[in-house]
Amino acid sequence: MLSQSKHGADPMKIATWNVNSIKARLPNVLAWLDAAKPDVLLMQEIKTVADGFPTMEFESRGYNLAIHGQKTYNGVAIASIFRLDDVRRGLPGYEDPQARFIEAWIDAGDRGCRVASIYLPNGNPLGTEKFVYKLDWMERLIAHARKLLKDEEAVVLGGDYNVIPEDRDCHDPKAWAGDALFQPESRAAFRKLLHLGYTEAFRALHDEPLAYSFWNYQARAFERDAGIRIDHLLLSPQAADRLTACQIDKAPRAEEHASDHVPVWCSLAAPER
DNA sequence: ATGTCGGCATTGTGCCGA
Repeated sequence: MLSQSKHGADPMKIATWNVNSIKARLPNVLAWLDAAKPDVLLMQEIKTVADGFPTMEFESRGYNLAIHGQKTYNGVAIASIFRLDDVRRGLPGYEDPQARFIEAWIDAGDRGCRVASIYLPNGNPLGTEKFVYKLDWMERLIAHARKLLKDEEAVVLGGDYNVIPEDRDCHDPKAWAGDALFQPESRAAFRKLLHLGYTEAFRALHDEPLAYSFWNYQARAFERDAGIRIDHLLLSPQAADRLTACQIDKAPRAEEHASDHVPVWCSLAAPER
């Protein structure tokens, strides 16, 4: 009898991707799912209510779905090979008219974990209610993330944070100086989230600059590699201890009809026992 | 300042959001 501890279970692969409309992006998303085979895909900006989500295409590939949809704008979803349990839509205690947060337990035995798909407000332009909403939303997320740590579970908070954490995550800091994604307040709130005890998966394993997850559709940004890194996977200590890999998959951005964001994924090994 | 997308209300095009 082969023991689990000797050969081990495959690591759990968890990805996040702002797809910028699941209906418009369906062929791209399905092609990436078939090639990359993530166990879990956290999606943002699905831009549809649940009724409009192409459920069959995911289910035929073995994925279970949890959707927090909205017409026209926003909308988040979780696709998982494993059963989804304890699904929560919206940040607890926050009457948010915009669908930007969904959370679930991934029922994968000893590799189980809690995941959230997060679409943090953009916040532009500065000096408007939109930036106030962004910072307020971040405080609400911080409060919830703090509570999640109390359960001492493996937690993966993945999504489009709309925050450029550091200068090295930006092709041209000067060009983004007046943008909500690059403001000191936005970056301080992101650090506050980390300081609770979360580990940003990509920077835990990679030091290199020029690692971007978003390139504007305009001005040939991708061809010039004029990008920013705003899609992140934040891990609780129990998840961070299991982190074995994290990559930004740049290839989908070069495809026809691409999203302006690319998938970012991490692998979590089974916990030691 | 602008570029380019996607969705929508709407049938040709302009607006919003990013």
